[in-house]
Amino acid sequence: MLSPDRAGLRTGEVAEQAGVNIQTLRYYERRGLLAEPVRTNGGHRLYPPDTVALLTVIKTAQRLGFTLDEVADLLEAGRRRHPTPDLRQRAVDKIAEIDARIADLTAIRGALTEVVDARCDSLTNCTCTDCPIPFLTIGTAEHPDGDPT
Amino acid sequence: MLSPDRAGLRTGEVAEQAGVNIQTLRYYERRGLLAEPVRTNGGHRLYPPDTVALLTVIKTAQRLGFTLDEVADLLEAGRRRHPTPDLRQRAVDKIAEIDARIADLTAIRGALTEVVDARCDSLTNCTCTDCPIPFLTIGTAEHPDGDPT
DNA sequence: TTGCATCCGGTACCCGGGTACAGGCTTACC
DNA sequence: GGTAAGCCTGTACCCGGGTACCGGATGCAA
Repeated sequence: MLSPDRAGLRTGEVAEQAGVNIQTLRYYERRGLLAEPVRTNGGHRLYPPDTVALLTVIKTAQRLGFTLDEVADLLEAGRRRHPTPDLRQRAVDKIAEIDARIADLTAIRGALTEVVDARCDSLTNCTCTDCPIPFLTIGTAEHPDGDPT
Repeated sequence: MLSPDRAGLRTGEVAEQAGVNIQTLRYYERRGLLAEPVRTNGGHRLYPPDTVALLTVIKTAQRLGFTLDEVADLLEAGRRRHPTPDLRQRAVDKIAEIDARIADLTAIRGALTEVVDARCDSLTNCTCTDCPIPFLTIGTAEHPDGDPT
């Protein structure tokens, strides 16, 4: 039946080589990121060797800021060829998202710097002169100009 | 007993004025962010009026990147005076965290830009010349030169 | 006093990305 | 053929920050 030399990789081998948990493999399978692999007669999974590379791709995409759903979509779109909104466009969108987050973090950083510079010593009863805390309204409320949902 | 004019604010009033859900108030109480308020004879909560301001402070601190546990700590440290690691130090630490996060996002942004510039069209079977995707190893693995943990 | 809005406590559920555990079967090596 | 390591399924749990729902009790005004 299954050739004795190298019929595929077993779960543990894939997990170890890719540096992920075994449970994660099955989780990805449920989520549609990994196709269901062939099985031995006894029901054990046998993965094609490029699964390790695929996992690397998934992890990279995650690092790029894509959610698992988005990665699943991208992989799916890659398999079937007819172009859904493609990778390039998604990357462009993701860059915009990232820019927004960076801007957000930068504003927060600025506010924190104010707190440090003013030598604030309490959130509620700060004794520093010109305490900035009451004025830290960064992103608190609905932006009046357009709702960036 | 409770003076008829204004013995305190009711849950719904606080929630509305602070722009949070009623459930959130009780959640914060469980988490130690809000002290247990006095009650009416019937058991309804009556909050001191400055609770609204306190909630604003909490929300601001959250926006500054503090977790609820950290906020609870900071508020607690503010109440009892003897100085635990103080707000200022925590703000400094938080700035470092944020800087790291920004650096991370910036690296990711760079990688995404490469993907866009190269006109990649697939995560796994990209047809573009000099496809950068196989080389996107940003933060993937243990850096060989020194481990910045 | 009645009626409706509000509030009560308790519990369960949501998101995203996994991880852990129990109890049983398969595979591999000697 | 024995035995240990590895794998199977299913289910439950973790994190953080809430949110939803339930049946019952209260508050308050008319």
